[in-house]
Amino acid sequence: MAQIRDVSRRAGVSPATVSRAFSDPGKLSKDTLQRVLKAAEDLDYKPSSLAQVFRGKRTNSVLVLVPDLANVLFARVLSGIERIASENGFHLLVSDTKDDTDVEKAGLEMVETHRADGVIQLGERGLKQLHKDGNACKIPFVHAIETGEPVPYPTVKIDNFAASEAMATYLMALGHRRIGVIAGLRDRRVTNERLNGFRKALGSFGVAFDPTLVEYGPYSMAGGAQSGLRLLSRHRDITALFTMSDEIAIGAIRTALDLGLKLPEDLSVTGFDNIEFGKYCTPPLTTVMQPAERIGEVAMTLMCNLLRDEMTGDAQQTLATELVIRSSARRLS
Amino acid sequence: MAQIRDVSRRAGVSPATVSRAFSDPGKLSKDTLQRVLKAAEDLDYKPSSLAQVFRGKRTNSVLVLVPDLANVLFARVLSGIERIASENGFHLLVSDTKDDTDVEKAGLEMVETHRADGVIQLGERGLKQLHKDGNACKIPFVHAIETGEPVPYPTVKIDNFAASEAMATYLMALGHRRIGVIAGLRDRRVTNERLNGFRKALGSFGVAFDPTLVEYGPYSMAGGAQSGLRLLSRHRDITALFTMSDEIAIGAIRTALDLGLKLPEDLSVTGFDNIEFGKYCTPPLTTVMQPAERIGEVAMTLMCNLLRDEMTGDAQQTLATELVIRSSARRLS
DNA sequence: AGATTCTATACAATCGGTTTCATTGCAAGT
DNA sequence: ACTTGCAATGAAACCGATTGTATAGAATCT
Repeated sequence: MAQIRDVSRRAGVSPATVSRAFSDPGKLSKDTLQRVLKAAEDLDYKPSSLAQVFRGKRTNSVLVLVPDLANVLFARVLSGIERIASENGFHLLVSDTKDDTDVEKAGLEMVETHRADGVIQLGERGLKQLHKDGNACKIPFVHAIETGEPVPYPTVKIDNFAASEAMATYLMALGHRRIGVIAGLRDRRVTNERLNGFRKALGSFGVAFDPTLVEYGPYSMAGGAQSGLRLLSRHRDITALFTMSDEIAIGAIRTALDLGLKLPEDLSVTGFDNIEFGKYCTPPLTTVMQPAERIGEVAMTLMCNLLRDEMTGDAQQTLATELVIRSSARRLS
Repeated sequence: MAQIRDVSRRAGVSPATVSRAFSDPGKLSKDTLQRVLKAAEDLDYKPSSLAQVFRGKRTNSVLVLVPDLANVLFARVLSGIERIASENGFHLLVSDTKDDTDVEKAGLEMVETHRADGVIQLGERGLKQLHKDGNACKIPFVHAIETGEPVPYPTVKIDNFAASEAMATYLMALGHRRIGVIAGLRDRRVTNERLNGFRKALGSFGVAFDPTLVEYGPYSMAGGAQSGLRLLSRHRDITALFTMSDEIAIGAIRTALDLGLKLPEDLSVTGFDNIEFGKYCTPPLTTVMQPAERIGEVAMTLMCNLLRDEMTGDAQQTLATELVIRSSARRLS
């Protein structure tokens, strides 16, 4: 690939002039500009972005730490991030962390070693441990889909408590009182927040919370199927299942059907996230809409502001959720 | 962040020695090595990866061109790519092309401008147009999930023709003769290959191909639902639906159910890809397993070889598919 | 005309490492 | 004692662009 020197020689000017021909053409005389552009064209010259970045100390890339790339929800968030990134001329580096602290630390080092300008982390895990170092704070960092612990960096999230409360209230309003809960992983904040929202709704209706009606497990279809089986075989009187993700719900529905239950007649099931498949389920899934793409867009927008030193708007963004009523939950008859 | 000069000063050595302390410690005396390492530790020095890359002209990053990041299949392929990349110390740049040629070209320029060492493209579209330039050939390029046109770069794919033939044969063996086809986009090679496989199977059973039984549409649930509606309302005698993706199948199933059909009693449906949701569908989806993660792994492995100039093994890889028999297709009664 | 300003361009430093080549010092060989 | 060889280290070039400063020539002013 031709370099700036080749072009400058061919045009009979200095490398500086060639550089300016691209970065600040107004500074050059018409004649010189012509010659330089012609020479660059002839040699198919493209400035080495790497050299530019090295000189300027701005990589124009942002690293995204994703706990699981194959996860539908994260994929959608990533898609939102990508849109805003490309609109603003940023490249995206992507790393699948598998919730591994070492990988996350390596990610932060990418900024320290000038491979990326900032880091967007998706999911539960924040910078807790790394934060104590103090210097980690200096890294432009945005956290998306996190769960509301007060932190000193911008975050984008939904109000899990309120959304869960709304969904549980809906279920109660339909007359359900024995509601099984298929929760996510036990140690996750998001799980606790959603559980607390659920309990709040229960309380509002004067119903006591029964811990034996809660089953914890992974946020996956397989997890939902297993937890569902345990819960349904333990409690025959359950009339509704409040689950903490659409995938869990879909797994639980499979189990319920396999157990010979009729849905939604015998059992109401609700999800969380509103992934596309929920709409095509049988029965179509009543769930909480989580604006995944939008979360990604907002996260990347915050990152742009951060990198431009224009941290204007509110840095702790809570996006609105919405109840999506379909037919997997119905009035208790 | 401390630089190499700071460390060298503190350790009382030259920058060259500090550099060697990291890249080739054996070359240094025990004493010096100790001092340098101590100084680096004290200053929390980390070599600027950017400067290293600039000097060495190897970015250790690979760009992945994904037509749609939110697509389940691509997300899984990406996940496989990521695993191999991180195992081999490569960073991943990701770009959502939306099948836009300009974005694809910009991707190739990333290599020419030294931001990436190579490009992995996912999906149908190859380098056709860019190839004529000739110079594009010099870019380390791997194409995954493509469709078998002879090309001068490594590819990873499945045998769409054979897989479709196998699935169609299975359907015929179950006694189905009036089989509706919900195809993907009309202009895609993958669509034609799968259709040809289907026709081959038909021919083997001496059944004539009826073009009116084919409906084209996007590879999505919405597309499947729409095409399904058109097909089922046009032809009441269809006993099975051969669809070209699981998403299409899931959409079509929704439509069939909404039409009041009983599945699989009244209608058999088959998918393609074996996405996880198929297992939890109602009825669980009979489909063709496409090894998405594996495709990604192989693609990235090929890229590694390419970048190491060890293009040993076969560059045109065709991975095995498998019929996944569940219950959405059954014997015609 | 001579002084002053402005314009267009060149020169050279710079970004932060790596690497080649040269140099020094010490041990082994003759 | 004098070379020879090797190990350890430093000096400086280099990667390919950008940019601050200097300068020559043209234009403007007095």
